[in-house]
Amino acid sequence: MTKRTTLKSIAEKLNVSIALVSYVINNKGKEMRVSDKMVKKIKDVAAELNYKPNHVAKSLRSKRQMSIGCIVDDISNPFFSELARNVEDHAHEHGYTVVFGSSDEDLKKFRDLTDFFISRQLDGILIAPPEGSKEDIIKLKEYNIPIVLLDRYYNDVGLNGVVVNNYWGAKKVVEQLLQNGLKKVGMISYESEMEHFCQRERGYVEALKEAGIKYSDDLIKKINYKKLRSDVQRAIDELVNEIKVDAIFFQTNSLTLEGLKHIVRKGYKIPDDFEVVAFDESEVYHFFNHPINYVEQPLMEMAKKAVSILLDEIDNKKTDYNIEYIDPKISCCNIDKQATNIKG
Amino acid sequence: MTKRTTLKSIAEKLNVSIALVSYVINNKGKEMRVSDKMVKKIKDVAAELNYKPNHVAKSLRSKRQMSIGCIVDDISNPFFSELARNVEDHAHEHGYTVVFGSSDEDLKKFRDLTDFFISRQLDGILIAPPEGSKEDIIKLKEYNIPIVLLDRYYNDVGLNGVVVNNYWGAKKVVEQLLQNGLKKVGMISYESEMEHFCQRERGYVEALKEAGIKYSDDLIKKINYKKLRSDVQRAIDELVNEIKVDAIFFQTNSLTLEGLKHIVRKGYKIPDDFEVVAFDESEVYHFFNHPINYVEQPLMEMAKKAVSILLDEIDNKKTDYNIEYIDPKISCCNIDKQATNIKG
DNA sequence: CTGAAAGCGCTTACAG
DNA sequence: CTGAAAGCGCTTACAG
Repeated sequence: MTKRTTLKSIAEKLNVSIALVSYVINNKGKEMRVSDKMVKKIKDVAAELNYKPNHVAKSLRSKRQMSIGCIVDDISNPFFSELARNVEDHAHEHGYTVVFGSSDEDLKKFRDLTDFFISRQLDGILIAPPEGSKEDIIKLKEYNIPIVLLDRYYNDVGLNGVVVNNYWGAKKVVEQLLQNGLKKVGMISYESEMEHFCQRERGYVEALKEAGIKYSDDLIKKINYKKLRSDVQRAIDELVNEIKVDAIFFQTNSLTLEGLKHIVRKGYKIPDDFEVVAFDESEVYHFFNHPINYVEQPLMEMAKKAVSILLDEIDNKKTDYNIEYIDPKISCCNIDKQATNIKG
Repeated sequence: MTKRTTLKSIAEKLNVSIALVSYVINNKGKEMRVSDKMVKKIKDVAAELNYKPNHVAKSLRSKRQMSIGCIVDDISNPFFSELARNVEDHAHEHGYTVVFGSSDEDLKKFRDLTDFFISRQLDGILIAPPEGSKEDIIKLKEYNIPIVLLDRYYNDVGLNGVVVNNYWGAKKVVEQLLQNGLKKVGMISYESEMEHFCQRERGYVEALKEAGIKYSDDLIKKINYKKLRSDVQRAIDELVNEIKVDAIFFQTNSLTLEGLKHIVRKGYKIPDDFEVVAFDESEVYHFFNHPINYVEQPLMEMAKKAVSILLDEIDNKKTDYNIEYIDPKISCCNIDKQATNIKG
């Protein structure tokens, strides 16, 4: 195990001070008026010895990690892995790396992750807060670590947030159904208090209301995510056979996926038996002959905005707090065309 | 901006030395024979001040980060995001965090990531090496950082690796086709020199050979991944209409996805027009009435093994190098059943 | 039972 | 143009 090259080893080899080497390596040679030959000598030796700065020492000194944390629900869910990818790209553009963690909607895991991020002195954290984490988030603020909430948010916590306008998206996609003459629209959604999910229900209810359609509670079927498969199957069967809906609005990508599987399995015909719309996109829409309308979340825009707000907080450029609402797109996808954007 | 609690602030508050606080916080109170009252006093103040250790300082001193890096092709590809999730889980079990990076098969990005990981003094790196990175990987070894290759590997680089037995998986899944009486099997694969991809071609060719079926080069259609869509469309049309194959074997999940889209779009019927088998799984298989056989990569096992080998290297418990081949499963999936395992 | 001191690798005022 | 020195927050032999 040979030791890694340090500033000291370069300095010793050249019989100069560590400080001098530090200046040159950090390209402060000019302003410190280091002689050109010295600059060259030091750079040559650094290259020859394959010097890589020890970032740990650097950040202990500078208090800057150039790293941010990002807590998502589950990195293997396509929504979050796409989001993560965009976060990664934008952070890298600014010289920051991202450490990801999956909370699995588990408060214990969530706390472990935040503790971990605090310990590592990360410069800031992007958080998609799990259900019931409001108190934790408020406590986190005591550490004065910059935080931006992403995808989900809590009101009155005094934090910046970047979220999709869930209400607007849900309302629009349901309105389209109604404009096409459908009357009885059911919804399948998670049993969850999470604000971004509730907004989707509100958008749906409001669309019905504005169209003068009677809404009743049995139109929304609640799914327990631990019984995802069986609950979704029952919900669809009830909506179709008992309530006799014209259309079903799925609240999330996981509900839609499970729902579409059941629809194909049972031989329900879209759109003959009923129409389907969904929040979020999925590759599987491409396998239906009938186009499926869905609410497309602008992941790149969300990631970009969240990262840049976080970096502004880190640089103390942003001191006020607010929620950025991003309007989703209503898109349409089927096998014949690439997903096409109907309304921006 | 209030300062965060440090050992020093606790020590000052109690008028004791920093060393003493350090011992207590690290639960070395017993072996250092610190008095019980002192332990309690220190722990109380630490809790009251909400002390979180500064991991950066700790690791500068201890040379241990308790973090590993993981370079994948693209974290938003389902194969890698699932793999990443499993890596994350197993690393966390052992108290390690994981920093992910996507190389996009781009050598420049790959080098940036490795430089980055070296700088951060990560304890080890899990790498799915991109095409053409062999020299880079060899150079990496100079830094004496533990490395385990994952999913893909290079021979003769003197590194541990965990890979699926691609040859075996491809051979088996094609053999099943042949056993079912199909004779003319085409393959769609990437133009790539990557060993794990080549193995899949070899397995396919070998299966044909052993069954006494004549193989000719025009049975394998090569896809340029920058022209994924159009190349795949043309390849399928040629195999079906000109070569008149009975079946198509897709080499990767992305090829399969694109291929299945084209199949549905063009109205080809599976299995009437031809049969389809694939390497890797996908949610979309659930949307076909006819069951699709595929090679299932045991991601959890791969991740677990790779992480534990890496941790052994980090602890100097492992000093010899070899490649672990993991046999994939041949599975079958369609709408009616959950994926079922046909052969283990 | 507790403390003083060195050192991890780096940066940065300050001095000359 | 270059160097000596302090300090980031922590750990750990060593001394008493």
